[in-house]
Amino acid sequence: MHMNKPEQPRNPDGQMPTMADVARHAGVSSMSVSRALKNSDLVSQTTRDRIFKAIEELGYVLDLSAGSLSSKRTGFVAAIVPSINNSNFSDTARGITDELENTGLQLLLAYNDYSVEREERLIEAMLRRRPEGIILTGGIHTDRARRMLENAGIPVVETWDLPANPIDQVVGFSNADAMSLLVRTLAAKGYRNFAYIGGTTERDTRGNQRRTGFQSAVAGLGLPEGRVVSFGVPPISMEQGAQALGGVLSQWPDTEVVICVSDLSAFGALMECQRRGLSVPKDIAIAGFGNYEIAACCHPRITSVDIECYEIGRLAARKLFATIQDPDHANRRELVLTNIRVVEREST
Amino acid sequence: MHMNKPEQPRNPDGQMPTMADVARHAGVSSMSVSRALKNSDLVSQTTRDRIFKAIEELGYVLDLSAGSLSSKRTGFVAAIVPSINNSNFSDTARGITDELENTGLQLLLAYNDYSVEREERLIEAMLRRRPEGIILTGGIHTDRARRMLENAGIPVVETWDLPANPIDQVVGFSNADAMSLLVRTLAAKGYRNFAYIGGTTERDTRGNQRRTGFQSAVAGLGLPEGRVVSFGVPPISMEQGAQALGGVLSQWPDTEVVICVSDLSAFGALMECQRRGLSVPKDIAIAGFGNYEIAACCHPRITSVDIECYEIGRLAARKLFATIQDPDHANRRELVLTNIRVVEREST
DNA sequence: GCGTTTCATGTTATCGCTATCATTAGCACG
DNA sequence: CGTGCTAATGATAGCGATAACATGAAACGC
Repeated sequence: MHMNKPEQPRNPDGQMPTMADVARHAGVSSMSVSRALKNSDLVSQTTRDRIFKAIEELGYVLDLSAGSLSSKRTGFVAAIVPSINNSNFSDTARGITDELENTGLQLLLAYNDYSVEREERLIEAMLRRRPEGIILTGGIHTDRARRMLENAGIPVVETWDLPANPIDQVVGFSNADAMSLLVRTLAAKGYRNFAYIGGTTERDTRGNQRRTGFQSAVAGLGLPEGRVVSFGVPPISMEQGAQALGGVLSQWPDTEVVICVSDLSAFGALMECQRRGLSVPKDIAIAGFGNYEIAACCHPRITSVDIECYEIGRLAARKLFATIQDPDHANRRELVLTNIRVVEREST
Repeated sequence: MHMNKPEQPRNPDGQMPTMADVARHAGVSSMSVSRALKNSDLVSQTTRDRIFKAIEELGYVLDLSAGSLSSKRTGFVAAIVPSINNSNFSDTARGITDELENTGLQLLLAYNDYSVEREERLIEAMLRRRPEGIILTGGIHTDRARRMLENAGIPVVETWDLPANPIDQVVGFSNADAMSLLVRTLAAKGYRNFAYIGGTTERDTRGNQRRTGFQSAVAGLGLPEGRVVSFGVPPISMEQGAQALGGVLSQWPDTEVVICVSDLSAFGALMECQRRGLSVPKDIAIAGFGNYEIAACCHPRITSVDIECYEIGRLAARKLFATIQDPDHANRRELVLTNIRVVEREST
């Protein structure tokens, strides 16, 4: 059985109470209420107390959207990530949120399913909310999206990549270099026959850059040509990694090490090895990318590349906030390169 | 080297262009611009074309926050989940977003780190944006949060739980019943010595309900008293699951089956078994909760309880949207019970 | 042909807040 | 005791859009 909804606070007109109602109730002007709510020190303690008592009694909640109209500050920051279900990206989103805490800025988060067309639509939808800054994943956007961003007059941070032609600010790393570093590290351990498992489509630009980095590193080291298995659209799941491992083994049985576009597919491949009775890394070695929790926790633990996803979020938000506060900030355009680090574990 | 930022579109005053600028440029009134942008069929094709040409030329982007002031509709829906990095909850968030697509409503998402105090602060921050509805996780809130929600005059959906005293609408399931179902399913297979691994604190209310469900089910079946290992604050990680397994084995070596508060800790426990050379399920059986991707993909695959997280999000958003459109909707208060289902796999 | 619709558009008045400037009171000081 | 200062508060005028109503023109019916 449900209770009846209690009476909501109403002003004499039957509307939700406004700041004017609070002001009247407290016997002050609405400017004083506004100041008190903003913690301005231009309100005396007695007045402030009276105001908060009135707020409490009326159940008043400040309306920011009304305020932002006149103050020209919405208090929003927008961010778009490829997927919210991938813990690498949700780590970045968490970094952004955490860094924004206590700045008075609120995050407007969206995901584009790895599609630049969806990104374009999201950018337009977000710009309509007049964010004070925007954080994007990757450096590839539609022409119209680019134009909208350039016109918006707000700082933009592109992350997770080093765009050839940045819109504004960048906090990221080279996916190709990171993958190349992984290949070189493994080659130094003596592996020679490399295979790569990654997504098919052109949608996942970071995945493609990793593949490119893989191939050029293998070629650069004079190793046998890298074998590449592509499949499915991102996000590449564990299950797809398992299937792709089968493809690798049937096409190139002499493969010594398999590198996967992410730890999730690497884990799927590892499990498939266990099902087939293959010993990792004795029969075949496996490495992933992204240093997900699972890579550090499974058995054997998986060699991966750590890319400080959370830190990317924090740095991007910090840079954005600094620019919002001081648009002419001297180091504004300085590119922030985040760390990449190969984490060697038992799987290789 | 960076390119210079191109000139941003400006109106004669040097400000970003407004609807009035567009109207002037197109030689119409701003009402016609407003109508054209809302796809109202009250604008002729020729006028519409002229307006969109002007919008294009000026690089104008509609300002929703200005519009919502007069229309009294912000186009926002708020949602709070415990964590954005837990794929169960991000599935729910994804379900909400997907369902909201094409409704013209945008999601304002936040996470409270399993803390009702943080939830209270977030609720206040979100209500200041005047969302048209709000979706919460769980049925336990601070008194002040409850009061604010009741006063807000918007539909509220509590999810992932069956609150004893719902604020408004509910889309959820009984965590205790779900866990109880799992215990009974396993007991039917012959297991008798049950242990439970879960979080310590009072923060994760759903985790606590699962533990309660575990204990009462074990007691109800007349089995040996359930052994409960508690540790750490949520989110309970894979690593913590591994450590807790050690605790179970050392305290109660005759344990036949270990049930974990989530698949993540179950996976950690499973890996710990492998490290110790224990065969699962022969030496010890393991079950989880939440049916994460990993449970279906690891080896052996883990028995779990599927709780349709994505569907919870979709249903909650659908219910919210229906109520927003028709606040007097007949079935408004009807409770939506989502499905729970035990997925038996090789680990038990 | 004239009243009556219907459609397309314009005019006006807010929406709830804050920027800005004005005002008042209190106080120190020579 | 008047001058100049500061602290606290108020009055006014928008911010940029939309709701509601008003208007004018074309279309329609008999």
